[in-house]
Amino acid sequence: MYLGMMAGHHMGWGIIEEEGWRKGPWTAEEDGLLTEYVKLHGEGRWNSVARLAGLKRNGKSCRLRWVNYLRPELKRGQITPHEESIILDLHARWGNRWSTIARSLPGRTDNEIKNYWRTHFKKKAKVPSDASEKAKNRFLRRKQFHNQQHQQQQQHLQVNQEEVKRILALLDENNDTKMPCFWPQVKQGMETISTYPHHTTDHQEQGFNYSMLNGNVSVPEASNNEDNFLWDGLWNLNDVHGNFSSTCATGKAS
DNA sequence: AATGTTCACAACCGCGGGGTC
DNA sequence: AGACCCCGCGGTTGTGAACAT
Repeated sequence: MYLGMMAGHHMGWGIIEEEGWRKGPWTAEEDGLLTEYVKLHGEGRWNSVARLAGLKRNGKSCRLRWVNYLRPELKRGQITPHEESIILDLHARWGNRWSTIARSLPGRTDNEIKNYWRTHFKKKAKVPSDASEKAKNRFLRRKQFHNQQHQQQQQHLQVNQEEVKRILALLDENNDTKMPCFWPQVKQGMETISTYPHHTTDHQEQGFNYSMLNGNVSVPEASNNEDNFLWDGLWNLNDVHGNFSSTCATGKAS
C-alpha cells in the first residue's frame, strides 16, 4: 500500500528546516531508527528522540509517525462496513472529536478516521449533483468490495466467538464485568479485536445503550454478519457517562 | 492515449491543556 | 503565579493513485 511508496522515495520535499529538522515523507531508515528508539525507551519523551536516536526530526513529527503509522497494533487495510457504522454513529454523537471516536476503533487512528470521514461523508452533506452521484457510485462499488472482504473476515471472527463466549462465561462466574478495562481482547492474526457488546437500534435516542455500560454484559445474538460483532472498545465512552476510566484506551502512552 | 478530476492518506501546522520547576 | 515544556488534538495541505471523460 502506501507504505512502500512513501518510504521508498521522497516526493519532492524532505526539506531540511533552518533548525536542522527534516520534514516531509519518512524514509525506511528513519522508520527503523524510530522503531528502535521506541523499543528501547518506550513511547513518550518525543523531544529526546532526535538526540537519542540520531533522527533529524522534531518530537512532534516522531510522535505523529509512530502513532499514525509505525505502532505495531495498528490495523492495516480498509475501514470495514461495521467500522464505518461506528464512525457514523459516534460522529453523529460527538462531531469531529476524532480521537474520541478512534478510541472505540482499536487499531484505527484519529487521523485515519478523520481522513475517512472527510473523503466519504463530508461532501455527501451537500446537495446531490451529477458529480456526487458518480462519486457515490464509485463508493458503492468499493463498499461492495469491502463487504466481500468483510464476509471473509467474519468467517475468521466466528472462530473467535467461541473463545469470547468462554471468556464471558468466566467473567460472569467471577461477577467481574464491571471492570471495563478487563474486557477481553481476542487476537486474530496480527490484529487485536475488542469484544464490546453490540448496541441496540435505539441507541440514538438513549445515548449509547451498549449494554455493558451498566455492567450487564451479554453476548450479542448471531443475527447477521454485518452487526454481529460491532464490539470495538466502547468502554471508552467515559465522555458520555463520565464514570469510566479510560486508562485502558488503546495506544495511549501513560 | 491524454487530460482532468477525485480519492486516499501521510504529514504538517497552530493551538490549548496539563505538568513541572 | 507564571513561564516553560511536552503532548495530544483538530484542521489543513500536498502528493501519487485511481478513475472518468
